[in-house]
Amino acid sequence: MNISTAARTAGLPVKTVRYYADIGLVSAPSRTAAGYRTYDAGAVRKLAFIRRAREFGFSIAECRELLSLYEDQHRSSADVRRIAMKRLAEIAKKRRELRLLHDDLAHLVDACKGDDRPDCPIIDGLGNRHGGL
Amino acid sequence: MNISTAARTAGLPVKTVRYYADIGLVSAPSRTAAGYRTYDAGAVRKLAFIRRAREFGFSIAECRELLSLYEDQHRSSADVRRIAMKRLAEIAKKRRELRLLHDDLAHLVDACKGDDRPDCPIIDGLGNRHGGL
DNA sequence: TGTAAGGTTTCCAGTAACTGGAGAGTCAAT
DNA sequence: ATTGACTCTCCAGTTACTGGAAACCTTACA
Repeated sequence: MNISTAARTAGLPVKTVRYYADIGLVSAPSRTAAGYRTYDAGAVRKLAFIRRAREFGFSIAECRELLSLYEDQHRSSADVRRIAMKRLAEIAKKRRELRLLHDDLAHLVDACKGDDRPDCPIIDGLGNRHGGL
Repeated sequence: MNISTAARTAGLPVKTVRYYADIGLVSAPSRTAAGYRTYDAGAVRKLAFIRRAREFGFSIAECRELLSLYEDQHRSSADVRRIAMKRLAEIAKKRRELRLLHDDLAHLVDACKGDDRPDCPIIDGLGNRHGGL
């Protein structure tokens, strides 16, 4: 499997697939005689794992940590659970924030009629709401 | 008002406040005789506006755009609305994704009992679920 | 008045996680 | 044979900061 097929299958840009091997997040793939990288299902599976973990909010460093657990059968699943739990709390927090932002922006857009008034409430809202200032 | 007070009031790190002036996102603040930056309520308000816009998912470039609208009374509020609407759709999308990730990770954490089994379902879940592969 | 703590300055370097582009080689099909 | 798509390496740039060093300023306290 060539890099573009592997990348597409894993749901990642080609550049990113190369990058992950460059930084040693995944092991360097084997090459054809011409020097093309080749990927098997296992490699793609690992890339997809990383993509998903990244989408879950895991940093590359944490992906590395998870992959080491993934590869070292001696590590306990409690380790993984602890890491995931921490992430979970962060995701929940981000969700709450995002909901607030969404509701607020929606409200402001709603109030801003889209006409040519120069005193758009979106701008005032961004500046004033939520007690920053 | 010194930079740390301004930064605290606006809800930004000091470094970031300096940075925003460095890149010309806000105008350079006036200085004391000793060279200390001084901020007034207007400057802080603008910084808070930027912080909030950033939290709303606006990039620095978009903040610049919004600030220009903010400062140029001749621009129509429809412009601002158009920009904000686009952002709103993106936030909604992000929220949906985040909810999926949250539910999924929660489910996996729940299934992973935290004992020492080496076959933690979190890892299989990250690798397998959601049809990436 | 001395001094110690803490705030501020500039500058330069580094971070995360890619992303873009040049220039050259390779493969598949017409 | 040549076109077009794909791949290679390498290096540079991106975004939005963040960290650290070395020096200067301010304030409080003894």
